[in-house]
Amino acid sequence: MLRTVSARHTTLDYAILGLLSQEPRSGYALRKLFAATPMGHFSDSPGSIYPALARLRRRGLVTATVQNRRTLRPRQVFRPTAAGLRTLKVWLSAPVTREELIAAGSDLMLRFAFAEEVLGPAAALRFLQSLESVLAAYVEELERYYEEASPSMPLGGRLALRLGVESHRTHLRWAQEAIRELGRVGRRKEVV
Amino acid sequence: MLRTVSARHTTLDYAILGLLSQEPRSGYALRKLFAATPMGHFSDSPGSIYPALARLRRRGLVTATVQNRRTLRPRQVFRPTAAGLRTLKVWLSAPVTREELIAAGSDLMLRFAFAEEVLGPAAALRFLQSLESVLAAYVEELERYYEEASPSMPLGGRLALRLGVESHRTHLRWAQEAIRELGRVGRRKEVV
DNA sequence: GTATGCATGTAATACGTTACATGATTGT
DNA sequence: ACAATCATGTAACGTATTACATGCATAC
Repeated sequence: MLRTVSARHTTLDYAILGLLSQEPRSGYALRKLFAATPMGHFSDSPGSIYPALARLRRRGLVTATVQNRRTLRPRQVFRPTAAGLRTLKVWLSAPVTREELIAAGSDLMLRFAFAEEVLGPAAALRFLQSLESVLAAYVEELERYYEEASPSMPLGGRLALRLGVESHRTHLRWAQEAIRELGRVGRRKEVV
Repeated sequence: MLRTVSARHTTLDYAILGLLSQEPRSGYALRKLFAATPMGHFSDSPGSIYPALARLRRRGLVTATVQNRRTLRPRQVFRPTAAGLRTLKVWLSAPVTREELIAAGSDLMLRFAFAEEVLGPAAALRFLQSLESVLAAYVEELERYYEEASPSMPLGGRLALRLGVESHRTHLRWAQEAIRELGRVGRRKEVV
């Protein structure tokens, strides 16, 4: 029986495979990457990355070569195997489904919607104001990062980052428009 | 000692609390809601909802009143307790943080970025085309839902839904622009 | 000599997913 | 009579989060 390895992998697994396909890296290097770049947000905690690397190795998708044998804590550099690259490519080639699209769901909007309902327009307005200030700061941060990093990025990465900027800008515009709209409702209530 | 109940709750917990604050519902009613409306995507599977209701009850945030006592499978209707409403309001009142903002991270863009790098522009183009078609269909679906449902929605919900529509429209525009850009690169490679 | 960064990991816990399972009620 | 829908749950499994833990190298 041809033991089709159909283990399901997490997004973190694929993110790691992709990064290792660029160049071999250590677990620590991956942590730094997740901490420093606006990559879809993966936790940079050791409790997620080292177990992920361990299971990728178990599944034969990456190999580790040890450096600094002498010391007690050797540095391990990981690289994808042929099977690992194949797995990555299968994932990358699969067509987009509706489910995936929706999975990028918004936590914050849930809060906003209920805030207006449960706490009223004033609280919803406060929510939007804190959202707007965080968004404005983050958009600026992303734009700075884009200016600085995009020239040295591959086309795909650059485009993906641009969507990140665009999305947050849309979100920001929406927040400002929503603030105006809530303001109108508030005034109307005052007047009536 | 005043036992501050600082148990952390999941987004699903808060979603359920919010929905129960609108009106008392059964677990099954919640499942139907998650299945039918474009709510940030929560699983409609019993394996997530019933355990969530059970722990909310354990924590004293909801109570259950049983209907149809006679039958073997009674119907339980849940409603938030005073503590539950308080918990919900604390969550709704908290200011937005940078971390939350980023948590709405994009899975698909990771795939796209690596696809271009690992598989090349042709595969990235195929990815974008499948993305575009799914996006276009979903945007239309959302717009239909908006037209139909928004008149009977509270302002907060309506605004949140509008952001959903706007975001996906931005995403769609980006995909179309990215397709054009990848096309230019492809042609340039052919020519040179 | 002390703090910070490099570098690796484990343990406890809880949550979500998938699959399994039961049985009542309603419609055809 | 049969199918679909109502309605509720459990069990196995894997994974993420948090906190804990070790120890070297370098800079101040």
